[in-house]
Amino acid sequence: MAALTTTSYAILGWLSVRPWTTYELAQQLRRNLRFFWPRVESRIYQETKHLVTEGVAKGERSYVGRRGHTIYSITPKGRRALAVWMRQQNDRPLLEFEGLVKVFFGASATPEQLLAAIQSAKVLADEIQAAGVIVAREYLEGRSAWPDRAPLSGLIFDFLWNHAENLRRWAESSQQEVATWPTSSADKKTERAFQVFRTAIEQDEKRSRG
Amino acid sequence: MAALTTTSYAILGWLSVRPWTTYELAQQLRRNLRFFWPRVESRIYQETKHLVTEGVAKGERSYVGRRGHTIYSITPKGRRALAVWMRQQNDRPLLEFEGLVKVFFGASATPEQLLAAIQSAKVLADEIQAAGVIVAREYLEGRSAWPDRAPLSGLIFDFLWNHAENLRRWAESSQQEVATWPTSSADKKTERAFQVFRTAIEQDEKRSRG
DNA sequence: GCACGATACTCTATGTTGGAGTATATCTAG
DNA sequence: CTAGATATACTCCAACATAGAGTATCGTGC
Repeated sequence: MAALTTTSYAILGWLSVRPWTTYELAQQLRRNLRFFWPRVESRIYQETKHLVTEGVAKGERSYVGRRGHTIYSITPKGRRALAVWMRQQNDRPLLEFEGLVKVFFGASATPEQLLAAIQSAKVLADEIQAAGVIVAREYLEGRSAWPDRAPLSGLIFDFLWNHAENLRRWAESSQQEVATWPTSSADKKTERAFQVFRTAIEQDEKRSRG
Repeated sequence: MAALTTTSYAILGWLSVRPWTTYELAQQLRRNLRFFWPRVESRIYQETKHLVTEGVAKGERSYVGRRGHTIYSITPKGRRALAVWMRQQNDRPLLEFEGLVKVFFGASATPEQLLAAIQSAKVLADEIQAAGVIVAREYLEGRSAWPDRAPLSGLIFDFLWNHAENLRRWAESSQQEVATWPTSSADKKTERAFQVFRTAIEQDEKRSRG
């Protein structure tokens, strides 16, 4: 019997609110968690079944015409499992950033290719913020489906929005720098990097003193 | 024949510099890419073999006493593959953040549990910046193994350092907020969230106007 | 000479992706 | 009214990936 994963609890969390079909569950996970817990649809279909074998959810089969669907709901054991999870150690946030890998091996790339690699950060930033603006307006204009969730949503929003801001800021400033490289000198390029290093160390020292 | 993945190219990138043993490769990947392309050691051992079957690397077996080791080097086909990769589309950065999932379902958690979930961001921020300070000093004091890499390292450093700054800023401000919740009101908590939403929308509007 | 850390791997269960494949139900435009 | 598009509701598979355990040998410091 495999233990439950964060993906299991992400589904269980939704089931703790009300019963859902897997399709709806996949939709909610996609809409709400995609930027910090992305999982493909087929994984959700697998995992709902797993939740049932673990006894933390139960599925009820019904039909609309000849097409069946399963509505899942949480069991008392599921609620207890969710509470136990909340008490457990948290994994550190995990980042995978192919564009940065290309920058790392940028000696084998052209400046144009570096520009494109960096661009992938901006694309994500735009996506996050486009979604964010919609959510923010829904809350502010009282059109949100769960207005009570505003305080929690605010925390998540704060993280994601500023994550996006960092992605964008970095992308723009890095693209600007790389654009100068074809006509720049090694010294100039190195000096820019040293500037970055110095700023960071100053920040760090200020923090350890303060 | 499975296509090469970013992990393949991450290894190939190292091999484009000089030949390495898998142990050294795993070490370099860990030291240099762990914050934006983390892969377990056993994966590297698997993948070096795969690179050989794909013809992009070759392995030379030798012995120190009775213990063997394999030194991998890149082939001409490997260099071409690396160049092709550089031209290809980039995946968007990917984030997995269990702590945020717990915050999302925070209705089922205690404030202390939320505090702990948020803390996981700070732990990573400290890790990134502790590693960053060492690297920055190495470059600034001329003790770096590859001083020529400074311009590229500067770009990567800039992203990671500020990613860490955002993690820390968010963690501290969110923990401060959550700490008030046991004695706060729903209105106050919602107002804080609305403040976050409004700031974001203003930022967004300023950007689209400017 | 021995303990311990570094080097050099292998193995396995399970999680996960991404894409293809297969239906049926419902909505929308003509 | 009907055809085509879109939404709903799944299944299947190869390959990537993790985490942790397991197994050796080599080199260094005491």
